[in-house]
Amino acid sequence: MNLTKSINRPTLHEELVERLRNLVVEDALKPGEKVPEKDLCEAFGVSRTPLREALKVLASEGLVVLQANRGARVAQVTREELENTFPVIAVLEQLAGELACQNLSGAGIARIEKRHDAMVKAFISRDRKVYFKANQDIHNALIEGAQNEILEAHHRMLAVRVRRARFMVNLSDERWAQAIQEHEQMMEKLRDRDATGLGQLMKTHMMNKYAAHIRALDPAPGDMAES
Amino acid sequence: MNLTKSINRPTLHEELVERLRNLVVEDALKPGEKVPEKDLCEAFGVSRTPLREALKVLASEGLVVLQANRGARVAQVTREELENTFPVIAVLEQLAGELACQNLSGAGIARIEKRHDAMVKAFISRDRKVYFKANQDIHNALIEGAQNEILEAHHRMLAVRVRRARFMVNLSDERWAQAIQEHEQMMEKLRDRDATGLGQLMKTHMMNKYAAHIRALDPAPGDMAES
DNA sequence: TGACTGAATTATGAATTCATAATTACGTTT
DNA sequence: AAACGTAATTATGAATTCATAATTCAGTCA
Repeated sequence: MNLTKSINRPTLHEELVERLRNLVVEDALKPGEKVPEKDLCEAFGVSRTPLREALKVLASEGLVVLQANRGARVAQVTREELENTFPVIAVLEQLAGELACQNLSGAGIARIEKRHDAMVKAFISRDRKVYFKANQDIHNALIEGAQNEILEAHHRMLAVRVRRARFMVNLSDERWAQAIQEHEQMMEKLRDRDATGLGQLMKTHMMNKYAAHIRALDPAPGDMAES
Repeated sequence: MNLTKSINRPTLHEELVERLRNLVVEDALKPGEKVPEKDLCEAFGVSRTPLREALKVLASEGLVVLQANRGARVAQVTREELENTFPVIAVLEQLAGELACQNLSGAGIARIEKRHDAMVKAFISRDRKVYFKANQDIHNALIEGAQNEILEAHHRMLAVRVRRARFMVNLSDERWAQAIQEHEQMMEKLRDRDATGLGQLMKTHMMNKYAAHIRALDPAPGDMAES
């Protein structure tokens, strides 16, 4: 009788980590904004202790910046940070692709195929919202398919930080079409269980996404006003 | 006048994160052992509040496991975890190698060359302690040389967890010689600034290290007693 | 003797309190 | 009115307190 992880009433601070993380990711707390302990305590109906614990965790994830005696601010996603993050995500996805080819079951591949079809449909009808969701599902499924918790954890950490940039908003038609094409190729490799092939594609897919993003938010690097 | 990060009196909990992390990494707190809040508070002369904050952070780094109402235990490094960790470190090192070739200054390369020589000397005199130190320095220098903070942060996180396994203890003479040879090749690539070459080597170097480690601690996977 | 029950003890999670740093508001001076 | 200095207010870091879950230990009964 294995009762591992049976009852789990999540501890307060864990709950708070979750909820605060969501607030940050979903942009309810804007980058640079300071995080008002008191208000959040009232909002969540908890004391400062667990909330502060949660903030420490969020800080270690890089979602929040702590300044001694000045509390917490939502971390800014600087251009430099993005530039640094994408290559790392890219190699993690590469590895994920390789491992997924080796470790995914036939049923697992089929499930991804389904999601892929849904994504293509969303592309055809130009439904951005559904597209984004399906896209994310596919990437997550591939990461999961790698069956490597460490990889998954670190990928998630990085993905969260990037997602906050909400760069998909300005997805050009060209880039969109290209992305779909890349996904088609990825599915091919996955069906063939071509590990290195899928890895390669996933890496370049991510770097292309990055390039498009940079182009989109660009008014030339380096001339952002200090305010 | 740029006064960014001038005065920084580290906050108590940050200090504690540091010190506790060291205790775990240096094996003063053994895996599986429970972390006694009270004793540590007395030892450090602080109250439970900052110590517990620190534990939450360590938990999010995976060095410690929290069980609700049962406090913290030092995380076990399971075989599965190691198996999952090494490939991730490997691809991060690969990326680091590529970036280091592009971003390191001549002086930076020279510095690494020096450390490399020191390491070889330690190998010749079979001085394990000096060797390990030099080896770690080289890897760290290459990671730093990549000049990508995100990469560095995630690499450090993973390296810490692996280092705890202290697998270098049982380094066979064959593997040791092989490792030196691999490092020689790496230096060559670095001198030539052959980015993909160095990346490739660093990846396989890490995977070889892993293989040797597995061989060393192996009495066949899967038959570790539950105790 | 050995397994079970339940009280006593201890440890933990979370709220509260306290001391101090940071910020704001106000008054003074020029 | 603008700039400075000072007092009041607020927010933060950390210690303390409190309630409760977990553990230990003694006593009971089979």
